[in-house]
Parts: sequence; C-alpha cells; structure tokens
Amino acid sequence: MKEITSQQQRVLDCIQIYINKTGFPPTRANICKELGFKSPNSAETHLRALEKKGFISIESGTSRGISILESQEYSENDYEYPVIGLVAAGSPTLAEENIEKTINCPKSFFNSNFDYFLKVKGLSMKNAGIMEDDLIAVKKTTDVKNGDIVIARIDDEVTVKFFRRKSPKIIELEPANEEFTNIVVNLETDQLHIEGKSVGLLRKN
Amino acid sequence: MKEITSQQQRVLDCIQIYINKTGFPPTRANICKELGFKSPNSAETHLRALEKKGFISIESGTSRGISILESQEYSENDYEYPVIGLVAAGSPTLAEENIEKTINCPKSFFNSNFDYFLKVKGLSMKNAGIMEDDLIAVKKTTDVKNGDIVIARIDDEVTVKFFRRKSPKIIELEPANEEFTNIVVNLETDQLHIEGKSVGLLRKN
DNA sequence: TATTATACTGTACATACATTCAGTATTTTT
DNA sequence: AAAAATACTGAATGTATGTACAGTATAATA
Repeated sequence: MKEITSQQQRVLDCIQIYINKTGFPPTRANICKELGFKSPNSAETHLRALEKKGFISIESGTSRGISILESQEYSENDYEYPVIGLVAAGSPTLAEENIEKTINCPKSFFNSNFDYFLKVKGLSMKNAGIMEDDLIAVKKTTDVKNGDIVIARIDDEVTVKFFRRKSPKIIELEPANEEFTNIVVNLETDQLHIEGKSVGLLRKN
Repeated sequence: MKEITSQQQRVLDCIQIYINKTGFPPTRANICKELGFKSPNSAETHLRALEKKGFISIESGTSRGISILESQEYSENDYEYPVIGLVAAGSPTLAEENIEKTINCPKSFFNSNFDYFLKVKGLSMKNAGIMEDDLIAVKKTTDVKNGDIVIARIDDEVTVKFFRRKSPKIIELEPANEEFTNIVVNLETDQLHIEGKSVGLLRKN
C-alpha cells in the first residue's frame, strides 16, 4: 500500500460516503459532481491511481464496479457506542468531554438495546463479576426492578449497585463486596436519580 | 413488511451474496445468471416485488441501484463467532455439534484477535469476575504467560484457570475462588493441553 | 368467477456509464 | 534535465444496463 495523496483521499472518502449513503458505489460522473470536477476523466485517473495503490479494485467494463479494499466501512447495523468514564461526581452525560472513546459493535449485541458503555471504577460489585475497568453496557431507563444492576446518582455521586426496594419510600443500593455497605436511600429526604441499568458487560484483557 | 416468497428470498439472498462478494449490487442480468433465469425481466419483476414489500430500494434509471433495507448484512470487518459450551469433558472443538449459537461482532472487538466464545460453567473464576454463563473470548494459542487466564485441558477435562509456571516441569492452574484448590500439573507425568487463552469477556444480562 | 399476485421467456431500445484519445499544467522522482 | 506522476478539461464512443412491451401459465385472493 503506497502513500495516498490528499486529493486521492478525497476521492476515496467520496466513494465510501456514497456507498454508505446509497448502498452502491458511485459512477465517474457521480464523483465529479460530488467533488466539483468537470470531466469524468478526472475521476477516472484518480480511480486508476487508487487501484494501482491498492485502495480499491475496479471491475472493468462494469458500471459502478468499484469496491473499497481493506475497508473500515461499518455495517448499517453497527453503531459507535461511546465509552464514558465513571466519575464519582456528576451525572454520566454523553457530553463530548466525558467520552473516552467509542466502540463499534452491533446494535443487537446484548439482549436489550443500550445507549453507552460505562467504564467501572473500584471493586464494589466484584462479587457480581464486575471488575475495575470493565465496560458496562448501560440502557438509559428509570424502569428498574429489584435485583437489577443500576447506575444510580445521589446528588452528584454516581455508583453502580444492585437495586433493592425495601418499602415504597426506602431503596437500598447494595454492593457486591463484603467490604462495602448498603446505601440506604430515603426518597423523602434524599434525591435519587436512576440513570439506567446494566444490560451487559464487556471486558478487554 | 409483507411476507416474502421463497423465490423472492432466493433473489434477496442472491443480491446480498453478490454484494458481499463484489462490493456492489448485481444487475438484472447478473441475477439471471446466478439463479438461472433466461430473461432479465424475471429479475426485474422480482425486484419490483421486493421493493414493494420493503426489502430493497431501487434507484430508478441507475445501474446497480439496488440497496438492501433493514439489512442483516454484516460488514467486512464483522464475523460470526461461534459460542461453545464448556463441557467438562472433551476438547472444546469448533465442530458443529459443539456450537450453541454464533455472535456477530467486529473482528477487532477485543484488544487481540480471538477464535471463539466459550460459555463458562461454574464459579471457579468468580474472583476474576468470570461468572456462570459469561462468554470468554478465546484466542487459540499455546503461547501463554504467567497470570494469563487459560483454557486448559488435562486428558478430557477442560477448565478455565490462571496459568502459573512454578518450575520448568510444574505448572499450577489456579482458580479465582477460595472454595477451589490449585491443580498441580507435572508435565512429566500428566498431559496438559493449552487450548487457548482469554482475551476478553462478554456478559449478557 | 374475475382479479390480482407470482413466476417466468423473449425482444427491443434509450440511456447510463466506462473508457479511450487529445490536450494543458504543475510537481515529484530519477 | 528528462521522465513519470499528479491533476485536471473536453469530446467521443461502444456497450452495459434499466426498463417497457408482448406473451404464457399457475396459484392465491376477493
């Protein structure tokens, strides 16, 4: 794979974008229109160069016979899920400054849809198999049941715990680690926000 | 989305396969050749039916202007990874009878490439955050280091444990659970097979 | 029973497209 | 200093391709 020029990169991007948008590759004329060229031969020569350098293949005599090689194209069903660091203070928002990186995975990867990955700090849930730096797949919802692993926020403090409703007004957030104690929340005096619940876990080691 | 007929399904599959193979959709003539039709209009009418039922869209006047909607198409970078049940006896082979199901995920999902998912039985590694029914991403290799979580086989018994080399001839397989004891393997008297090592973990809850 | 959908063959044609040839100009490599 | 690569315009051409029209036949639906 030789070096690509900036103009050739523009053409390659144009092809990828066109495929993503339409489902099929562009013609020479399509590329010209997208990039402002006035002759189909402009596209043609760029395509030849890209083919020679191994970025694409061209099926000769075939309309739209371009395919991108070594492709980073992602499927329609995949999605770039943000990974959010579990900061002790503050709501885990999807604001850009909280996104550590993104992970590409199929939308139907876990049994339930989810909205983001939360990177775990600490070992308060270790007996539930949730270890430091594990990524919890979080579905944003307030609809949680007893025994669910929830992402809860009290004032500015965010934690991951089991959800246990003890009475209509008392909720306990239970860790899975003998070294931690239950957090008892009285809904009449304390503000409890359920940010979401865990629908899966991902660990890279 | 109305019901699809078996013949229309054949055409839809043909389109998907063609795209997977070439990178661009087929022409009417291509479909005819693949499926043995003798008139391009055979393909045409099927395409119209598929479009009417919402399976594909057709860009009129555009060569190869077919795109598959609500697509189950998987990207080039995705792969269907087999999920293998950890049966206490026998090597975890990729033979079809051992594959419980498959999971579609990007090839570069974990930090290292891997070959299959292993479904965990028992809690011998619970302190390492590996719980019953978790899926371990296994890379087939015999190149393991101290502290790696390995899939080891002694005779017909397969287990997941930490790998600890105690001396050139003694290897200990260490569980992560107080209720289990180390397995001491003397390479001179016992047959130890390292099937692979864990490069990640996936949990669906 | 009439109508619509399915499932084809076969012919024909306008146009969408790839592709070649002829130029011009700048930059990079040999 | 010559050759090759890059980066275009512009015109021309053969063919690849979508698509309409004319039939035939069977199964499903109203």
